[in-house]
Amino acid sequence: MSPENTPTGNVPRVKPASISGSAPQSSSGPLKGLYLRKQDLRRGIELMFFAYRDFTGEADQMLSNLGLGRAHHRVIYFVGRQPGMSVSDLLAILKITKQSLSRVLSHLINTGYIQQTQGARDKRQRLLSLTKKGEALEAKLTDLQCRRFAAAYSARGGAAVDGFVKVLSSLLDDEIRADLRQQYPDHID
Amino acid sequence: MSPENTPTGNVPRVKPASISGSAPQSSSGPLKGLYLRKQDLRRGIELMFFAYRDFTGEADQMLSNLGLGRAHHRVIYFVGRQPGMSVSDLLAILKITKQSLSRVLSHLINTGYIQQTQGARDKRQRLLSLTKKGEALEAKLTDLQCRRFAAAYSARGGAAVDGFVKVLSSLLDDEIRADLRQQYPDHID
DNA sequence: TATGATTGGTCAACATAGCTGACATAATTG
DNA sequence: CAATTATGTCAGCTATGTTGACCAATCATA
Repeated sequence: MSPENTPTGNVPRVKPASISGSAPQSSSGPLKGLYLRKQDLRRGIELMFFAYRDFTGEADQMLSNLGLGRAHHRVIYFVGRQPGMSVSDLLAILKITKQSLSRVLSHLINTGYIQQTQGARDKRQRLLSLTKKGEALEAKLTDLQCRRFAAAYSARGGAAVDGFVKVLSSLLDDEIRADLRQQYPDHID
Repeated sequence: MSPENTPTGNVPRVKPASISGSAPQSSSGPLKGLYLRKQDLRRGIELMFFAYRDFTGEADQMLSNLGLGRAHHRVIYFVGRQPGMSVSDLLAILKITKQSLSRVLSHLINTGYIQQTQGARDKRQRLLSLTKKGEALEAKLTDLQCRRFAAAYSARGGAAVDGFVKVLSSLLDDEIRADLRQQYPDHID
């Protein structure tokens, strides 16, 4: 437990501005760039790791009781968000191979969580949607995760949520950010 | 919490379309709780998924060129953060089984990224640290991720970073939050 | 000092969820 | 008709997690 981290650490490193100092950079502090110290960036890295793990943990547990995994969850989530999407739409979102998706998707179809209908305009397409059973599961899983977000959001307030959304969206690859901006026209950016 | 989208209902469904409440909830808007609409919570869920994937993507690529994976990265990262840590310290952070860790850790030791020394106080312990080679890799990987964070942080500013950290830390399980608060005494909370 | 707990490791087997490559079928498009 | 697209399938490989069983060294203590 011996902190190798001195408060200022090994000098600025990423940005040569704003050396040392541990003055609190609360909202809109005058010292711009203080949050770019190496230790602040590392904290971001670690927060992402731990928060992602905890954020998925409860749902993972519920899924494993049903013999499903996180990959199934993603499919159920995104099909639930956009019923009638095609397989290639889903592939574009998930960015996995069709073989990987196939395994998971077939299982969800065989176990009655997802149904497919032939595309009207393009008969090759198989349009995906949740069954009743699928909708029920999606609701349970999404509620679990929404509850966690609702707790965090209301604990921290609108200004913090705004910063959270802004920073996360700036962490995205450009292409993904464009897609999301389309999904949530409010103003993600 | 209602299972279905209240604001837009599920009629349009494919695109949230923002029928009603699309008033921008910029920093500290007067309408508290507007950021708790179902669609805002879902946006949080999706941002976590996409941002985590993009955030790890570049490092994953670099690692795979070296025949390493994300699990190796985690070990290198945390040993680099806290040199001299024991195996059980690492297990507590990663929350995987010792068998899983063993596979990855032995590989890193055999390939010269990590070294171990016998504990002085407790000779059973094997205290882990990075070799020169390991330090070099850790620096490259952490720099990659820090650069992404630095870009996002400076694009959005200190107030946004503050909100980001606050919300992420509220997403954590309580036990993890306590651990992190200890690591970063500044004020994670 | 003997006993039990802790630290750490090993072997074996299994599951999930990615990947590549090759090939097939049906429908659309030029 | 030919090329492309949307989708699926078979086969096999890899990374990373899991259990369970068992072993050895060391430490703490009754």
